[in-house]
Amino acid sequence: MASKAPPIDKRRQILDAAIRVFARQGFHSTRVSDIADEAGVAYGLVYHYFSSKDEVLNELFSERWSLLMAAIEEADRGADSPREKLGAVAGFIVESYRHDPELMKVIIVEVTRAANSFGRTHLPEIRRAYESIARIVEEGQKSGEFRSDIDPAFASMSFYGAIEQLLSGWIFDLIPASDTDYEQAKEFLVTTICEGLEPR
Amino acid sequence: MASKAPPIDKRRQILDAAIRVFARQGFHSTRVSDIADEAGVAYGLVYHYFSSKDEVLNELFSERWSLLMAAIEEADRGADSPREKLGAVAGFIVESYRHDPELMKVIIVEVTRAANSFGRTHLPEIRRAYESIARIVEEGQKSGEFRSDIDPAFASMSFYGAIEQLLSGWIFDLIPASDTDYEQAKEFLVTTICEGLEPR
DNA sequence: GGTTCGATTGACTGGTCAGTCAACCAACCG
DNA sequence: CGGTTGGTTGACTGACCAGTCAATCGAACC
Repeated sequence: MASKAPPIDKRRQILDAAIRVFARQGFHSTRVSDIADEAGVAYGLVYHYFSSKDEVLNELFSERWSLLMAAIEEADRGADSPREKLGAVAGFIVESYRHDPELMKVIIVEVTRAANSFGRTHLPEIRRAYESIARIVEEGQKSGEFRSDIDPAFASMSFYGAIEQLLSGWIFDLIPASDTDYEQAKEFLVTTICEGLEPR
Repeated sequence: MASKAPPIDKRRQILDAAIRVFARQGFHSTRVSDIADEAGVAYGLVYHYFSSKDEVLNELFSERWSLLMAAIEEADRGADSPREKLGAVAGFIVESYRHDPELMKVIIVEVTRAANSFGRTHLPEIRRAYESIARIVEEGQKSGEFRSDIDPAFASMSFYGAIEQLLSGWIFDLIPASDTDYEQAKEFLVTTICEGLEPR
């Protein structure tokens, strides 16, 4: 079917340009022409590959979120203890940010934390991630490795909320972001949720 | 000076209408005429009291955020243990949501979690809240009531992130929201951050 | 009953942009 | 070559809406 792929994938080029522009200016204040310019492509071509400006963001989100979902499931299958599983989830998200901060900024700022406007469409997908994390907690409770007097759904929200807040802190320069900070963050996230602030 | 206050405060009327409309449609998709209609007031009057649509949201945010800051400081002075202090902070925010969910929805969705577009202006104010919470944690560490191997700034982000994520869950119907849920949430928030998920 | 002045009205304008579309081009094919 | 197909171009349009402003209202005061 796709016997003749163009030498450069313009569609990809547009998506990558969109990441940069959305990250820089935010979704609402980027014009479609900004994306086209950044991609070095004619205005109309954006509409050849995508039906609307929204769909560009949709695509970026879906691409990334499916990876996250896969990572959570992988963590659930791969690791032994629930603590390790949570660690793997936190690790994956932190690494995602380290690897492509602009994309993660767009995902979080424009979709995940914009549940009122854009994120609304994706609420079911987002919810699924919370549920997967809750399932990990629940199993931990059944095996006795986690206490049973905290609602798993609640724990899941706390855990995910903490992660996202951290990323937001990095995104907006509220907390330092270096390689060691990333490593520490992964550890802290797990320690905090599992052991709490009070000494044992 | 203000010897003759109009029988009904139109300015307040506009602000209250804005809360409802912003909560319903989101800031970006509400027209100034929507606010005027909801307030039962002429279009132009909005501009008599506010210099722009942005300023309406500004005002709503500032009103509320200053209360939050006061509550945090009050908690810091009032309570004895750092645990109680965190409990008071969580309690205040949860109560704020219970008392006026629409306003809190607007604050969180349109400002706090919209750090890229609108919230950018208010980042310094928002940051101040994180810092106050971090200070509570720090004192707890000094007194030995909290462990010292977790960065206070990090703990603060985790705690606040968890709270906000919870509210988001209520706002978007991801988790149940009843009076008992609110009460439980306050407790869970403190227990989770202080004791962690693992049994003691 | 006239004057003043702030509150109130809503029609209008200017600018912005998402999305359309007709034309252009280049590769391949018969 | 002439023709077909699909990627590519960018000028144009229609809708939308924030913010302006000149006109009106009405209370208080002389």
